[in-house]
Amino acid sequence: MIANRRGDRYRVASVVRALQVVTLVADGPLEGLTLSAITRSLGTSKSTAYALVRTLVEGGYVRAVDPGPRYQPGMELVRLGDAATRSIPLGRICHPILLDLSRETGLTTRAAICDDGYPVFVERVDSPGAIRFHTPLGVRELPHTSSAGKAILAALPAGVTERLATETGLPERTAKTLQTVGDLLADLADVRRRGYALDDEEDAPGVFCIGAAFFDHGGVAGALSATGIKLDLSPDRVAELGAAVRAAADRVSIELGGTPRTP
Amino acid sequence: MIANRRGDRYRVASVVRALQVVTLVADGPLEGLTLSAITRSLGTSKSTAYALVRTLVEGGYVRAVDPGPRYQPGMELVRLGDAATRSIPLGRICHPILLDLSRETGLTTRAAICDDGYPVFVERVDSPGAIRFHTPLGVRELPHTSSAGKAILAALPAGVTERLATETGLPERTAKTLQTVGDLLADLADVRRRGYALDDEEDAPGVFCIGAAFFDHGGVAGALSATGIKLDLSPDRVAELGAAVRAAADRVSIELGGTPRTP
DNA sequence: GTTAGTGTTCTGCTGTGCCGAACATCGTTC
DNA sequence: GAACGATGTTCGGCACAGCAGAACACTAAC
Repeated sequence: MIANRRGDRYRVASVVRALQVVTLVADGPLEGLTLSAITRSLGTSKSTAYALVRTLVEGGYVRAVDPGPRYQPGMELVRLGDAATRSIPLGRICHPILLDLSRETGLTTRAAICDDGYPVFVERVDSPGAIRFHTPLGVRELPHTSSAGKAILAALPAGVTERLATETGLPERTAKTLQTVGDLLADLADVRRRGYALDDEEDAPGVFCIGAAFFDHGGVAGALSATGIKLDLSPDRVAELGAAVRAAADRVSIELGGTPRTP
Repeated sequence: MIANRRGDRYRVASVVRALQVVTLVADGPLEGLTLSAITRSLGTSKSTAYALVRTLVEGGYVRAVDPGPRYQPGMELVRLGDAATRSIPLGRICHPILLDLSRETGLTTRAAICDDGYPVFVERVDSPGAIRFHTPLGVRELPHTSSAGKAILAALPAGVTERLATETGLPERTAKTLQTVGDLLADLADVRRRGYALDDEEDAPGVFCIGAAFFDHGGVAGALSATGIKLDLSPDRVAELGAAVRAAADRVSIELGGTPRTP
C-alpha cells in the first residue's frame, strides 16, 4: 500500500482489529458470538481472529462461555465503564440529583453532556416502574429528536443548530419528528421561553421526554431529561414535570459553578 | 526469546500493550495522563506509546483533552460498559429489585454474580442519601470481608471456602476481619441459619453490609447486598433489614427459575 | 459413514509495528 | 532572550511479530 495519506499513519492495525472484536461482541447477541462469526465480520483469517480473541479473553474484555465456546462481553468492560463514568465529574454531580428527580417524577432520568453540540448521555437512573426504555449510555444522540438535545441547542447560537442540521440531515424517526431547520428553530424559541424542552413522540412512538440544560462557568455543559410514556399526560402535568426538571438542572448548574437559567 | 512456553503463544503483543494503556488511563487521575507518563508505565519507546494512544483515541476508548494533551477515559468505555452490563441477564433481572430494596431500606444496594466462588458486583443502585461508598463494579471482591461473598460461600460446600482462603490468604482489612478459616466457617453456619450474611465493619471501618444469596436451577448464582454506615443500628433494625434483603434475593431466585432459600 | 460446521495448532513469509533519533513546542530559570 | 528541560510529534529502516493458509481434532446432523 502506498502509505496511507491521512494522519492514520500511526494507527496500529492489530489494535484496530482488536477493538473491532470488542465492539462486535459487545453489540452482539446475548448468547454470544462464535469465533467463526467474528472471523467473518472481521474479514481476516480464522487464526488471526483466534489470536485476537484469546488476547482479549486474557485481558477480561471478552469472556468465553462453554459450550461452543461462544464469546460474550467480559467483566473488565463493566469495570472500565464504571471507572470511566466516575471519571466524568459531571456524572458524579448529577447522579444524586437524578435520583431525586426520578423519585419525584416517577420517571427514568438521565444526564447528557454537551459534546460539540450533541448530547451524550453519561448517567441514568431507571424509573421504579416496570417500563424500561432502551437508553444506551456513551453514544451521541440526535440533537433534534431528544429533549436533552433541544435543551442544549436552545442555549447555543442558531449557527450551531444549522451546522448540526447539515451534519445529521435531521433524520425522521417518527411522524412527529421536526423536519426542517425552521421548525426546529421555532421549537427552540419555545424552549427558551419555557425553560425546558419537550420531545413529544419525536424520537420514538409513545415516548415522551422533558429536558432542561445546565450550565457551568463557560456556558451550557449538558442537559437533564426525564422519560416516560405518553399516555394521558395532561398539560398541567407536563408543566409540573417541566418545572421539576428545570429545578433539577438548576441544582446541577449551581454545583458546577454556573448560573441557573430558569426564565 | 525462546518462544513463550505457556499457552500465551497466540497473544498479540501490541493489543496487550493497548489494553494496558486503557487500564492505565481508566485507573489514572481524574485530570488525565500525559503521553510521557503512559510511556514510562508501558516501558516502551515514546513513538510506540504514541501510536497506541492515537489508535485508542480514534476508537473512542481514550479522549485527548487540551492543553497537554492529557488522556482521559473515552465515551466508548461508557458505552461498552453499559452494553456489557445489559448483556448480563442477571443485571437486567436484579436492577428493578435493587431499586425497590434501596427505596425500602434507604441504603445503597448491589448485586454480585458468583464467579468461581468470588463475588463480582455487576449492578448498583445508590442510596438517596449523600453518603456514597466506593463500590466499583466488575471487580472480584474478597469473599471473606463482604456480605455478598459470605452469603455465596454459605451456599457452597466447605471445600470451596477452604480453597478460596488459601488463594486469597484472608487479608485483614480491618480489626474485625475474620482471620481464620475456622472463624469464617463458624460465621457461615450463622449465615445459613439466619438466611443472610453480615459484614460488620469487616471490610471498611464504619461500613455495615447485609447480603443474601440467590439461586438459579443450578445452585447459587450470586448475592444481593445492602450497604450503610454502622452508626446506631439496633439488633431489631438489622433483623428487619436482613429480612428485606433476604426477601429481595428470593424474588431474584424466583425470576431465575431457582428455589428461594428463606430458612 | 459422510459431510459441513465448529475450534485449535503449526509453519513460514511478509509487512508492520517497533525503536531510536531528530524535530517541534511549550514553560522555567538564569 | 538564550538556554534548558520537559513535553508531543514525525520520520526511516530493520527485525521479528503477526498474518494467511493449510492441516488437524472434534462435534452435530443426516
